[in-house]
Parts: sequence; structure tokens; C-alpha cells
Amino acid sequence: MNARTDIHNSEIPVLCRSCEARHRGICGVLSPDQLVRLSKQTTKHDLAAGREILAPEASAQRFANILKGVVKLTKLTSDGRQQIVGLQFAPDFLGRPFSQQSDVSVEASTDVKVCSFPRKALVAMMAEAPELEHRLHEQALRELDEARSWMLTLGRKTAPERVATFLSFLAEHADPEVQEKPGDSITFEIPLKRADIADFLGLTIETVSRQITKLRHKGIVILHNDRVVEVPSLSKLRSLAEQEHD
Amino acid sequence: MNARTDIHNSEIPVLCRSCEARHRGICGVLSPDQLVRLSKQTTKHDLAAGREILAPEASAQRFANILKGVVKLTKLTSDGRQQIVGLQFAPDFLGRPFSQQSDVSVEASTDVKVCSFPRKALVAMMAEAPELEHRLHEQALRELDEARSWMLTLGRKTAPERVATFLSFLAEHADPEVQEKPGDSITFEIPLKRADIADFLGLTIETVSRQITKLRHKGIVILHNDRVVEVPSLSKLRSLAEQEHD
DNA sequence: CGCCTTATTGAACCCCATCAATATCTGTGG
DNA sequence: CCACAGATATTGATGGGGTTCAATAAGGCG
Repeated sequence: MNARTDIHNSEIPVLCRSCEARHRGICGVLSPDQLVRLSKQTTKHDLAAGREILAPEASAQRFANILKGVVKLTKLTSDGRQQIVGLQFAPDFLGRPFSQQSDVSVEASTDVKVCSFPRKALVAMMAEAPELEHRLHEQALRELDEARSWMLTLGRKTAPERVATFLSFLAEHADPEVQEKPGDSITFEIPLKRADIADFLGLTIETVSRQITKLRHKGIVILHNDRVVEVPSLSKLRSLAEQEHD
Repeated sequence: MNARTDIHNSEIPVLCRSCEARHRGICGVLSPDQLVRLSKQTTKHDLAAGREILAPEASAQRFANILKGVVKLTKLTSDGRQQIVGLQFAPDFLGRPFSQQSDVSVEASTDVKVCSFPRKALVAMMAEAPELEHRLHEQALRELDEARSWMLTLGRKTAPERVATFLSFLAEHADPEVQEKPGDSITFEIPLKRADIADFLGLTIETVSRQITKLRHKGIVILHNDRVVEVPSLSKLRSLAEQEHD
């Protein structure tokens, strides 16, 4: 069946109707017919914050799309030091295609909804819809750009700069519903606890806490609670993300 | 070796005959006919160590394959601090497809030979050879895995561990011609000067130098000169890459 | 409330950066 | 071949930013 001749909304699986991934995510390139077949192998999961979504061994065998929430990708040294190597938001794709194994574990950072499917289902879809691989490729390139930006942050920025960089990053990915005011002011929720922020920025919990306190005293951020931040001037915050001194 | 590409050797452009990228690189998926057409838009360049290959503005408009040598990808903060975010070897592809701009600059780390071509030429080839995009996708995923490994190194490892990790990484990518002994022992050339190693590892030149000296005194490495290193026991070096203490 | 998790604040130490001097390497020309 | 100059690398002394260890505070939920 041909997608072009047959776009009837009634054919779109219930599962997919309200899914962001169907538009901006990888499923956006699939026809209703293809969506139906993929959705037969798909299951929707609700995962509490902290739960593992894909173990390192599994992340090449099973894939998923984020429907809601924030997902962290983490790596470990053999002696247990942890580094977060990426944060993902709806409608991002999760998993490592074209590999047998990965050493990244995929965990829910907030409460998360995902829709997951086996490797085979994706492989089959890619065979008939080459555009699907293109979408995956574009996401991989975006993640690569992002990972390299974090390399600059981790390798060359000071603690105050790292925290400011992190908050600026979150502001850009903020859920529109928690943004309120236009322009330079923004309020959003930090989808990580302090320990995770530390693991992302290559710092300790204590240093993160101290830096946030400093930002508070300078009026750069206003904490409504541990997680909700108001940034009166995003441009001021951004300027702190790249200058060493106070 | 692929039958399709080798039935008529005479059809393969001279430029491509001795090129590694034709087999392991992205050109491996092209037919002789396609190689001929691509090679008409291709120019070969020799670049001295330190020279810029693609400026950040250009890296989305013009692409290249590495024929020989080592290439560094660098990022800068606004006040000039530098971080190397990737090292690339033959036959890697250089450039940022599907984007108008990039903030990564591409420089020769050693003397380098590349073969470069305009964006349009690649786009045209991808249209007729979907396998081409697949190769690019796979390289992007490898680079992503690598960037995330460096994030762990930059965020969570100590200076001694970083240097050991770096040398282990080089040993794995070492030009086979400088490898001599089998098994656990290896000799190779460091394709970066100390300042570049520092910019890669998020350290200073002095710290890198001191750590190499320590490795020398511990018998982990033997320096034949500033660039050529002998590693008697690669497994010992690797074990230092993940343990904090001496 | 009372317990547990999470976050903040304080004080002391240490790893690595910084500043400074010396050494070595590389190439060039006398 | 050696002398010299510029770039690159090593080594030393000092200081500071961030960690570590420790205590207190604040949320979240029964």
C-alpha cells in the first residue's frame, strides 16, 4: 500500500495518535499502513524516575521512542564513577542501531513514557522506508554535535561556567508549558536531581549546590523549589556560560 | 573485495586506485562509474601539520576523505580556550552533512593528504546510492560512541588516567607499520604535540608532560623521542586508564 | 510527626593550574 | 660540522578551585 494515496486518519493506530514521534520523531516518515504494522510489535511503558529503560546489553537489541519525560544516558568507570553523556527529550529515539553492544545505559531521569519495539521491527521498516534511516542519521548527528559541545564544557570550563551552561541548555529544551513569559525571561523545571547534575557536569553535588547558590545571590536565577527555576534574564545567564570570572 | 567494483579495474579513477576510502571508507559503496563521476569534482590536497582543512563555516559546504595522516576536530570558547573533540584517521569522512553550519574546525594534526569535494557532489551521489548515507550514518554513530567515551574521561578521570586512556586509544588506532611486536607490546607515534594532547585531555601542557614522565619512570612507556612511544605491556597501560591511584 | 531522601553550608586538604626557569629538539645558514 | 634561533618539552615552586569529609537543613511521604 502506498502512503501517498492512503492518508486516512482512521488507519493510524490509537497508540500513535497523540505521539509526538509521529510528527517530529522517526515515525514521521512512516505511512499509516507502516505505522499499523510497527505498532503491532510495539508496547508502551510508563517508567518511574530512576528506572532503567535499556540496559547497556539491551540497547542494541531493543529500541524506543520517548513520548514524555527526560531520559539520561550514562557511562560508568570500572570503579563506579559515573558520567551522564546525554539527555534526551520527546520525541527522541533511544537505542544503538547497527551494533551488537553498547556501554551506555539508558535511564529515566523524570517519570517517563516510552514506546518500545524490537530491533527486528526497526530493521524491517528501514528496509522499506529509507527515509527512516535518514531521520536516525540526523538525530545521531545532532547528538554528536551536542556531545562535542559537552566535551568543551567538561574539558575547558570552570564550575560556574558549567552550571550556567547546563541551565542555558535546559532553558532551550524546556517544556513549553512551563515557559511563561516571552523573550529573555523563562521559568522551567530542572529534570535532574543535584547528583545527576553533578554527574553530567563532572563535578560533585556540593560544588553544584554552591554554584546554584551563587547564581541565586547574583539574581541570575530564582529557585521556586529545588527543581523549578526562574531565569529573569536568559542572556545574562548565557554570558556566564563562557566567562571564567564572576 | 567487491566483485562489482573490481571487474574492470581500468574504470576506476587513478585518484582512487590507492585510496583506503575506496574500500573501508564511504567510497566503498560506489560503482566504478560513480567513482568516475565523483572524482571529476574531487581534488587531492596535501596539508602540512597545523593547517586548517575545513573552517567551521566551510565544514558543511565542502567535504573530504582522509587519505593519510591524522586530523583533529577542535572547538573554542569565546575567550579562546580550546578543546579537541575528536581525532580522525584514514579513511574517515570529514565534514558535517545535512547542516548549514558547524562550530567545529578541522585541522591537520600531522601532515595530511585528503581528497575533497563540494557538498553538491555528495548530495547527488547519495540520491543514487542510498548505501552511501548508511556508511556516513555508521561513522557518525562510531564518532558518537567515541565522543561519549571522552566525556567520561573528561568528566570523571584523573590526569594520570586521562593520559593512560589517551595512549591506549592511540595504540588501538596505531598505523600498523609502526607496530612491530605482536601481542601485548606495541610501538607507535603520537600524532599530536604536547599542547594538542593537553587540549584533548582538558589538561595543561605541564601536567601532560609530568604524567608522561611518571609513566616513563614506572616502565609503562619508553620514549624513543618526543613522538615515538614504546609500550611494553599494553594491558598494564590499559589498567592505568581506569584506576585513580598509582 | 518522624523517617528517609535530597540539598545546603562549612572547614581542610589536594590535585592540577599557573608562573617561571631550564632543557631539548629542529631546522637553517655560516 | 657547528652555532644559533625558534619551537617544543621538561622540571620546579606556589597557589587556587574543586573535592572530600562532616554537619545541618529542607522536602516528601508514610
